[in-house]
Amino acid sequence: MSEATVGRLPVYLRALVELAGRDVASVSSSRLAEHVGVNPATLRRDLSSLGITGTRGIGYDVKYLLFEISVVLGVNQEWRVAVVGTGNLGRALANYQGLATRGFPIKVLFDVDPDLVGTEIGGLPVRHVDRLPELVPKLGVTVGVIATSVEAAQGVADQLVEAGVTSILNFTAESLHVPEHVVVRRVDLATELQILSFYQRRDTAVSGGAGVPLSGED
Amino acid sequence: MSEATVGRLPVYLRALVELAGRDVASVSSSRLAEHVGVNPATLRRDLSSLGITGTRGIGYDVKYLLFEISVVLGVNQEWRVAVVGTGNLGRALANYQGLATRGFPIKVLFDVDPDLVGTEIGGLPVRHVDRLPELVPKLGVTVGVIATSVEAAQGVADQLVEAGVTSILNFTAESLHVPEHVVVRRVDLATELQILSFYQRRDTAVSGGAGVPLSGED
DNA sequence: TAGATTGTTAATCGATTAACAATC
DNA sequence: TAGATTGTTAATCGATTAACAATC
Repeated sequence: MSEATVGRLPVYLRALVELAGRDVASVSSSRLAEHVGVNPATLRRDLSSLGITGTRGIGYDVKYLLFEISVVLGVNQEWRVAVVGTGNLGRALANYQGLATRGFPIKVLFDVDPDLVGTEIGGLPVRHVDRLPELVPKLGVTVGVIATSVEAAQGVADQLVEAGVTSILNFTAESLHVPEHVVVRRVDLATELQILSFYQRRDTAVSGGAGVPLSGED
Repeated sequence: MSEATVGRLPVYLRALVELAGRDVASVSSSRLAEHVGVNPATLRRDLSSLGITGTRGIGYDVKYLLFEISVVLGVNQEWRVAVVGTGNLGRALANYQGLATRGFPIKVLFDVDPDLVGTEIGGLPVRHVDRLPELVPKLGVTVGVIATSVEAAQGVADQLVEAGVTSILNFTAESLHVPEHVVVRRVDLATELQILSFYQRRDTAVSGGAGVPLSGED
């Protein structure tokens, strides 16, 4: 199954949740595809590659589709999350309800800052990162979210991996090096904006030259 | 130039900033490529497609490369940002210094909640979203960040577009519909985690049987 | 049966990369 | 000149999608 397919599954899932909520019983590939903005053939191929079948002449059963995709994505499973770094972003994540409701309950927060350690965010106490090796296995955490400074990111990743974490969501700009069996995804807000603005630049007439800016970065 | 190329530019940029910081004067495609984890031929093709040239037998001049990529990405330009929705995520964004330092200063915050309107976050007052049509053009905002509820997202997008915003970073799970000239990127944290956990499921022995998942693999 | 829609083949498109002539 | 490395051609790989036979 292609990486692109995997990326589309959550999108399909969301559309299906909505359809199920409206008590729509079945849906054609063209209707669903239009809803999520992909080509109908692509959608059918995606489903077919998951072994999910519809009914010719009819379409796909919404509930069945919803269930199957949920299973593939492991939505019914619980993935316990540790958030490392409780600056603004970490704090936002800790307070974000959307994670727990989608099967990613945050079980523990870590920081190095003595002013933060011991405080509570979203009902969870912030632990010192020194306790990471102890608490991560104990709490059954398998997903780590890194919301630290760029400088600390690789060290934290190493510790998480050492403690048994196998999935890492990296919010720093650092490219993390991890063993084969660990999966990393990076979400860098400034990078997203840079890409966004690149596409804008093509259209917009651009003002003049400003010298070399990036001496120091984030 | 391919979309994939654009996505790699910020990564190149970061590596170059580091090299420049270490006073490295020139770098070969193979060295830089290894540093960022891409194929050297891909890197050379990327640069070549931007009209950036190196010197045969020598490599690329780091400062020149840094400058050129900065120009392409518009890093020297200022992109004024409006954040709509000042819940936890919006609040985190408003406090996040990384955006302003990379050329994306947040100029205004919006919310509908009367309890939030009038409060200050990161030194900026929260405005009522009713004032969006007035304030966005006035402040020269061209980038909108949507950190509202899923339900409000499309309406906010419409308002932003109407007010002149041409780039939208969407933090909700909603697939936004916008006119051709508007660029949207979506960052959905739960989606990222779902994708992450999907890849983990493949390796991990999975508990409780729930139906046949991946009858067809590859 | 007639109409609709799947599942998949085959064509197409686009991106990656090995390989190498050009050239510093 | 000898060694190194670019810039690009051509091969390859993989993903998308039009098209249509299968079939509900």
